[in-house]
Amino acid sequence: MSCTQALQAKGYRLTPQRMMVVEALHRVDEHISADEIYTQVLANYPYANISTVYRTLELLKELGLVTEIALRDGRVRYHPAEKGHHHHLVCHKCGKTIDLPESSLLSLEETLFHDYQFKADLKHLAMFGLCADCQK
Amino acid sequence: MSCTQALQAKGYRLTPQRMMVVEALHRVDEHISADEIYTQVLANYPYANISTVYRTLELLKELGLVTEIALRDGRVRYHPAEKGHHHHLVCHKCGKTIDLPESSLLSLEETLFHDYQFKADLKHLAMFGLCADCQK
DNA sequence: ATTGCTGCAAACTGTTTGCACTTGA
DNA sequence: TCAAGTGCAAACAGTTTGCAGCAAT
Repeated sequence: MSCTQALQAKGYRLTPQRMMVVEALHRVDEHISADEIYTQVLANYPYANISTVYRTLELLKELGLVTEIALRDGRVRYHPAEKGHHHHLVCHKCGKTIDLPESSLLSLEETLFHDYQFKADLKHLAMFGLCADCQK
Repeated sequence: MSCTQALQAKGYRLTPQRMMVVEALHRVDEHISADEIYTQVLANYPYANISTVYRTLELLKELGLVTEIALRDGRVRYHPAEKGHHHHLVCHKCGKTIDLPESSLLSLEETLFHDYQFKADLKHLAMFGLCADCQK
């Protein structure tokens, strides 16, 4: 189900502005800032307003349709939620594993590249620790 | 060598304000925001100014004495640079390894805990990819 | 016809900067 | 002494919010 369909299904109105935000998010498949989305929306609807962009992103975030990450410079960026689960959190007490969207590590990859010019290939990484239940 | 000594050694002036920033950074050993540092400095020097805090953090950052990380909400936080190198970047072409301060993964740990209530134990993690030289 | 959504403007938060004054070395 | 450092105020960037009017259902 597409983002726009998901909005409609949940009873939210499918406005042109929302569609344009969703479209911008999907057009560039890297992570994108609110401002960059705004610029793209402006391109074909000059009356658009950045607060609408923020409100739409907030909504999509609540619905789990987009993910936000903070890059190393502290700027927040957005991208469509991934379906593929490529990483795992493994509880070293009960053995439970939690699947993690690939996007979770984008921010780390960016840091590593910036600080060390190292192009990390973080596909299918496993990280160990304690799951919520076993922390008690 | 302490932070304050390092400042002096490089020819920077050891002002009370700078000492207070350094002290605040070390008092709380978790990561701390510029504003929290400012609050602490204010406590024993009411004339302190937040721009001085930012300027001091900027200086300490340049000298490699503090590290900054962006948390998932986009706010930047600071902490004293670690000496221990607990993670490794391994180039899967030339085999070179780069040591990584433990602090590099603080931001990721915070994200995992926030999103999945998973307390990751990221000590001595190895990540693979391409080093700067091998990317050409 | 409603009520949710948008545009606008203004507020707010975190950070940076220009400038005159102060102070550590 | 005197350049480096500070305090102040103002600018700045990114984000949020109150409100009146508009439009998707």
